[in-house]
Amino acid sequence: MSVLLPLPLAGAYDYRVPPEFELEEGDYVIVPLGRREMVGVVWGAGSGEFDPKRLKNVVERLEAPRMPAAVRRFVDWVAGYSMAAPGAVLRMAMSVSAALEPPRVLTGYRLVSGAALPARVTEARQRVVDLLKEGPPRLLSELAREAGCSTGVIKGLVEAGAIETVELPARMSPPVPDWRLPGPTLEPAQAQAVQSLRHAVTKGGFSATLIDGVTGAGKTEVYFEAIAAALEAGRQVLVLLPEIALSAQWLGRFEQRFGAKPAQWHSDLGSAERRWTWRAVAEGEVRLVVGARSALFLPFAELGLIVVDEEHESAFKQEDGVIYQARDMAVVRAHQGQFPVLLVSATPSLETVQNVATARYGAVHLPDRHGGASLPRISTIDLRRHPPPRQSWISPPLRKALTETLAAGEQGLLFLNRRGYAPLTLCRTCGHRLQCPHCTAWLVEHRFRGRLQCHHCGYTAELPPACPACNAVDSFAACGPGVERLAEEVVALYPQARLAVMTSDTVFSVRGAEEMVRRIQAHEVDLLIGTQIVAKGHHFPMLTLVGVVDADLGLGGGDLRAAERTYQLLHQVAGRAGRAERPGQVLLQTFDPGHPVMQALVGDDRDRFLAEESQDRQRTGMPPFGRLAALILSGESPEAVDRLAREVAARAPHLEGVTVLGPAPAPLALLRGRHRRRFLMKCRRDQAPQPLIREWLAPIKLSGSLRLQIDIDPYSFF
DNA sequence: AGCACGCCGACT
DNA sequence: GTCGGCGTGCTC
Repeated sequence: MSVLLPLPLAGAYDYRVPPEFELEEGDYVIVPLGRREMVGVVWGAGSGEFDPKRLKNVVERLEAPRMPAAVRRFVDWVAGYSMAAPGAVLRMAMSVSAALEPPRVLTGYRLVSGAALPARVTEARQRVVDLLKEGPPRLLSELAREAGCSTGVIKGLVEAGAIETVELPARMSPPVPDWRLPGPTLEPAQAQAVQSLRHAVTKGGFSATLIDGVTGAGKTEVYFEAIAAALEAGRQVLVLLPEIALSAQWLGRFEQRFGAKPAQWHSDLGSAERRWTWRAVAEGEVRLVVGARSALFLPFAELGLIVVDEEHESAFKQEDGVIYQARDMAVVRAHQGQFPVLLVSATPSLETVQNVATARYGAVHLPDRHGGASLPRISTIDLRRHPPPRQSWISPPLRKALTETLAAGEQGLLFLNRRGYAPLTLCRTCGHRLQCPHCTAWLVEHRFRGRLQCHHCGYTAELPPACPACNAVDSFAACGPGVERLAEEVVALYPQARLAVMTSDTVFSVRGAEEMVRRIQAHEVDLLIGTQIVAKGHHFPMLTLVGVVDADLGLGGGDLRAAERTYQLLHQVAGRAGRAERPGQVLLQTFDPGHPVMQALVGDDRDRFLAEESQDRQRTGMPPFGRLAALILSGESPEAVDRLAREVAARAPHLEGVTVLGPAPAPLALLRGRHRRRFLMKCRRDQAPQPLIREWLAPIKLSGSLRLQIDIDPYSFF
């Protein structure tokens, strides 16, 4: 039989099956490979292409629910579409090989009931005891981590007779979301949407539906009812969120509706939890998972609904390893499994809007429940007419609005999507620019941490005492604003105001983010400065002014989705203002108030913006009206990369309706020490790029450190 | 992805 | 003379 291994090999390998095994497709097996043994999945009957005399025997069949046919089919499809090795995709679907081992016996720790505490109760000991009073018996390492002490403290308590060990059940049963709990009272529009979605779920069969409505229109409540219907029908449910780590609020809402926390799946899950979750999904014990894009590859046997929340978010695009768009793959998974998928957004992607326009997808539109009253007034500030003073970034009109907001005892937010102090530092004497040694990128000064940082590869360095080029001392000049520099300006303008800066440098953890949100909600902060992490749906009732410091920031560069993305981001940021009884105000500082993005925001005319954007894309044959694929060649030697690029260029296909651009230095021509060149292939919608690329690259041999990466439907143009 | 083989510099 | 650096290539 053929066995697919979780390795980037060209395909499945054939193995002989000893007569005592009865294997079926989807079974997990251990097979020899070279001189080691690995877990793989029985993928089909043998291909017969490999010399039968050289076949090795399958070693063992593992006791685990076999990988469902729907998942295997999906793995093959994703591999074919993304042009990745099937084994590389399989690896995502069995990311925890340990989950296949028989469950280990685990030792839990719990309080000895009725036992007196030891004479010496240290602070650490007290924390441990308190934790055990609250919760169930826990693993040693877990308990130590939660209590913030070493395992020694717990062992000490065992010694003292206050804690005993128990054998934990092999797996704890997961809390089950209860769809019987009463749902909320719905507005008529919501109720109507719920009815049609419930019907789609119970009827089964594929459908894709956009749930479209502004923040506050009740999209989540609506899809929660669809989830309830799927759970009621005995199906499993997957909810994909763009950044699970920032969605404590979502988890709270879920628990409120379904009386239990959902199972989670994301990259920074502990290994034990990963293993447990994976296994529980495979065994059907977990009925609902909320997760990041990789959760798509979990071994659901009874999946009956996928919800993609914030479907427009580019975080759904996986950019390394197997490159795929999770939102699009979710639609494929639903199609293959014949069940509904819901795409949810206040600012849907053009791809989705187009699919709705051509009736491939359905749509439900939810009107704003507050009759539009909660929408902030958005206006532009023309920076040509109202320039900020030299070396500052807040224009007089924005400053006036800020002053008024603070005087009224309300909160303001300044949005600037740029971390650090300044995006560029240069030498006033010789013009030398501080640059990353591994990337084509400036080093960004971070004064908080007192270091220079490359935002592309993580390189950091001290700010040199003198210019590395001309040795001039005290000659560095910061160019342009980052949030830290903006904070400096705000402190100078409003020394009394309580200021908070929220960026990925100041908020590292879920807990940190929650604490920051709490402080803002408790009005312990008057003025908030933030990058895009503040854009995510938190509700700040006292926040009535949003100032976008540089609304044009995302519009530069050759990114085909620049306008769309800027619109989505600024719309989301604008939504932070005035969501309670207080009307909000949003001011966009821009050099181009006439830009369609600014016009759409000011006029609250999303549909016209999308229509114009759509016409543009249609005219230029860009997605969703055409298809793109990017080839990125990279290597340590620029000469070798250029040589390869010339060879690739020489073999580029010449076909009606197919354009190949390149080779061009990729916008980050040097990234992490690798030189990069890129090709962009544009096809008509009815022409799949994959077969063309396969044929094109078949004769190309790679040697040395040279890499050739294929990105179907590229999003990032870096 | 591993793990071998293989071909050139610093050691006993 | 060997130990070992990691470049290249194979694994049913």
